[in-house]
Amino acid sequence: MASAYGEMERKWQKRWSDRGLNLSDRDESKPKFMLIFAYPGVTGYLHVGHMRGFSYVDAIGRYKRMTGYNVMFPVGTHATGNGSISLAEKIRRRDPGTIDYLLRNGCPEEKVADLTEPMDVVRFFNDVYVNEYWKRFGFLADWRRFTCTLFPDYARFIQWQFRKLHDRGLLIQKPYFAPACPSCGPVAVDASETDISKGGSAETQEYTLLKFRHGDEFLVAATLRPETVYGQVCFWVNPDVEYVRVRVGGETWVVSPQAAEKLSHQKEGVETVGTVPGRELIGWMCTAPMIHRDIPVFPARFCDPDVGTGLVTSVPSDAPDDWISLEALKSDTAMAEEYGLSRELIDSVVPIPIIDMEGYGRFPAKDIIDRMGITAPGDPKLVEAKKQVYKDGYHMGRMNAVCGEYAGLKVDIAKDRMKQAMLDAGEADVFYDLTEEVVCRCGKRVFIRRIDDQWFINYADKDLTERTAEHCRTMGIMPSEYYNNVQGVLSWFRERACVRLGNWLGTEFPFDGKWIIEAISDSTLYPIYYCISLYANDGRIRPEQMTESFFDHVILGKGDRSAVSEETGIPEDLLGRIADDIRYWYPLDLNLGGKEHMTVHFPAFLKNHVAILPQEMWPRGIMVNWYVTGKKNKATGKGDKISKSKGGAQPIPGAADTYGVDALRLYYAHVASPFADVEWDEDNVLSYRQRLDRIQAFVGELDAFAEDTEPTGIDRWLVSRFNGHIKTIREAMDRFDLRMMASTAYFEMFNDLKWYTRRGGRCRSALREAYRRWFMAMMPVTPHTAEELWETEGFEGLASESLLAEYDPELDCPEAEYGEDLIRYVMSDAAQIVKVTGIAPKRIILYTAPAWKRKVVSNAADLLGQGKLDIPGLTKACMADPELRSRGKAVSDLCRKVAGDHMRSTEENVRPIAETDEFALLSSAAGFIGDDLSTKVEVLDSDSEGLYDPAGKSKAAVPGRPAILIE
RNA sequence: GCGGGGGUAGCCGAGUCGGCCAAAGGCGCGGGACUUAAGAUCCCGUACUUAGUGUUCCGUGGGUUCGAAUCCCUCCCUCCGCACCA
Repeated sequence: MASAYGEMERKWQKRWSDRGLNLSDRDESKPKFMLIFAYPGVTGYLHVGHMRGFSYVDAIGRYKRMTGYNVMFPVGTHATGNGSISLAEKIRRRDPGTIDYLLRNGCPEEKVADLTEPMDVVRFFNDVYVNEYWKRFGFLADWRRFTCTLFPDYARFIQWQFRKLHDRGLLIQKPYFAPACPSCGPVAVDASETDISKGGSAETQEYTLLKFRHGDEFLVAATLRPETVYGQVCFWVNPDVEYVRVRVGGETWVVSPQAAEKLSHQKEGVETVGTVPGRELIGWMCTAPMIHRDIPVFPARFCDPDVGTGLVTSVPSDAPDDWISLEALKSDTAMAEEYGLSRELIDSVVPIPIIDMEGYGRFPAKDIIDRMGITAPGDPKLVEAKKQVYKDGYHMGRMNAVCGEYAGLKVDIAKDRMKQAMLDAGEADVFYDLTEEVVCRCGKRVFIRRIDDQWFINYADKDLTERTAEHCRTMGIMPSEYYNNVQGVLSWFRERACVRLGNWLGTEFPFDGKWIIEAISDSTLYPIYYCISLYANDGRIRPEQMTESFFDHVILGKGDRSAVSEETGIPEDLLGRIADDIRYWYPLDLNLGGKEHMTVHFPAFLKNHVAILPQEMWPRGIMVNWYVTGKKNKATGKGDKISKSKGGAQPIPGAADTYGVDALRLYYAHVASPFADVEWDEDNVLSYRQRLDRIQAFVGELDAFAEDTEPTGIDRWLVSRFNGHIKTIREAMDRFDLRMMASTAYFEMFNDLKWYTRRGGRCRSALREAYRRWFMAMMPVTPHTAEELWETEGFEGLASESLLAEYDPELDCPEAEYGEDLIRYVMSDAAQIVKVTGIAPKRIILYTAPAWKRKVVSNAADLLGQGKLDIPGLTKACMADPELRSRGKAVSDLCRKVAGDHMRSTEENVRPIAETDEFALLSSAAGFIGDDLSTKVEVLDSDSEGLYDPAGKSKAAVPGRPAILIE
């Protein structure tokens, strides 16, 4: 059964490929549409969640194709970085987890042994992505244009891009502090832990180093709260730590050995010149920065030599650790004696309140300690206490009167100013550290290292930002929340380090070969390269021919063609052809990417286009898609990664075999708005599979009893409905609203056909018209199924190659649609009465409204046509009619009701209510309605002579709402 | 903290420039048809109430309005981003 889908799918994929439907070549006679999904990083196997966005792109491309566009849908992969290096490395040393992972995902065992070189890994996965994912899903992508960021020709393009950025003055150099491994160079510290083996959640923190003078040397403390210096009363040293003396810029600093090593990566000429036991420092007096008071050095074991400098300035008023440690020291006479500290000295140290904030007293640290019930140093709750009091102080606090010129300032402002003042005075320095231990893949500890000549792309450039922001207002950006938000993102986007050192795969930086262009910076302008990759891939141009003047010429239209041809050896007509291609295909009409791209890729993508290309080549559209997540974790309430145990992690080809790719594609398109995460749920996928199966089976059943009859009312209804659906679908797809489109094609249209058959419809020609529209409507999302149906029903050619029917106002038949609505309405009402009363009906009588009531509704429609329906107006109009006037109050009552009901309706909607011959309609449907309700139905005209009306129901009859008597 | 998104019936999810909204659609569930039976499929129903009605209702509490899921304010809860990670 599994392979049945696969066989059918491959059959159609071959047909499409044989017809070259996926190929995109310039055709000036057609409008073009170019779209991509942001190419995925080559990080290993993908899971079913990744196919969501990819499938959207194929569906949109297919829709565009069937509405007359020449579509280019190219694909590629992003392999820059060290992912494949570390994967190859793990395979080389036969890491069991990695091997198991490969085999589990269907990597042939004999292949595993070959994947020991990074580029082999990249090539392997490029092949997997293209063949096992994208082709398997039936994408009509132009495979000839495939490119990868590690291809030599791609590198030439990236180098050109950087030359242009340089020309525009957007490349700048300045010092930078980055996590780096001493032997592997810079590493990425993030949750994915691509580069590292430990510490993915670590953050880089900026500390202020405070220098406390003691004689001709300095005790150096690191703090995150430089604004609290006015509250310093003593200084903590861990008596058990052997500190070191280091020479830094002509000064001698005392810090922990770990800190000395970290400093050596961030400062020039850091040299260890001796050691000093912490115990020895205790009892010293040192001069605090900013306040220039002498404060004593006390022992405290909470000083971790691996955090900051291992030395801590003590601000008991605002630091819970400091408060509790000082309390402990004051009450511990044994400790004082051990370190030879006099009672007077200890007692002389008194906390100084420095920050006022709501919800706290003079000493916030004490308050939080009391509140949390902390009684001794070393309590694990101190971590939380510290966080809370820091946070509150930073956002709500104000410096009080003791803080000199900073008194009255808000803490967040005072912090920057005081830090700057101390830096200017040489009393402080800056220092970067990671919040937790980070270990490189190679096993070495990662430190923050200063890089002096780091290159940045200056995305903060004001002119660039403004022009980009302005352009974004003209773009189609979805969802609309992002359309608005992108403005903020663009101005928030700052200089970005664009090159890195170390063992990385990527393009060599054109201005200094020691640098490799990093992963984000080489994936911003690339869509335009798909216009060129075609010619690089088929060998017509070689990488070395892709010079600066080549790109300048074909992309920017610069230079003399014959001169460029001369220089590059590329024939003039080929240069012309490439230039024409670019002019034809660009700009990019749609770039679709996951939500992770909103703050990084998309702004960079936009700004690079604006910076380098002329305005007419700037992108036209962006669409963001959300994720398919694993089942919600009950404990955390969060969606976990799709995991193997839940089924979602099964390899993509496996899922395709099980459900068929069309079921998956339909699932992605319909299960939720693209702008919301969905939980992966196999039952959902299965229900879409069943729906497709049902649709196919249903078409077969219809064929069995279709007849060559003349079209009747119900046929007009079907044609009208499907014509309307085409309109809905076209409008939806013009907004890329796949969900609305799928809702219409797989639910509405299907339900209509079911209703059609229930009502006795069986006209072959009407069905054929409906089919043509229906199968085309299914083509973008479930192309294989659509083709299958298309062929079965004997339509010409391929559905994927055909044009979608136009919406034709001539085919609209509001009367027919209203008539069916009325029948359904009557059935539902009658059924409800039966249910409510609980009587088993022997007979149901429907009374249609008398002619005079129709006249009232007709008058209402007239008034709506004139755009002014209201109760007095309608009453007046009706009273002008002598026949109506003669009915007096009954008419005015009805006018009130009718006007009230339809005041906000339209003439087109109300007109059929007045004009439908309810008696004829319901009489013809009486048998059908009766069958449905398992009883006999009679229709009586309220106007008829000698009307049978024992319950007096007929007077309740109103146009659009026949009275019902159940006996 | 800053910035952004949300809280709708058993569940998922439409709807949000105020009114035909008791609130689409799907799933689930209940009933019926079909069937030897199960499954699938097809109909109908699925807040409470009721001869087709009425009542309550769209996180909480207020407000504006003839009228609010939709507008304003309070509060609670929740998710996402805050960077060199694509």
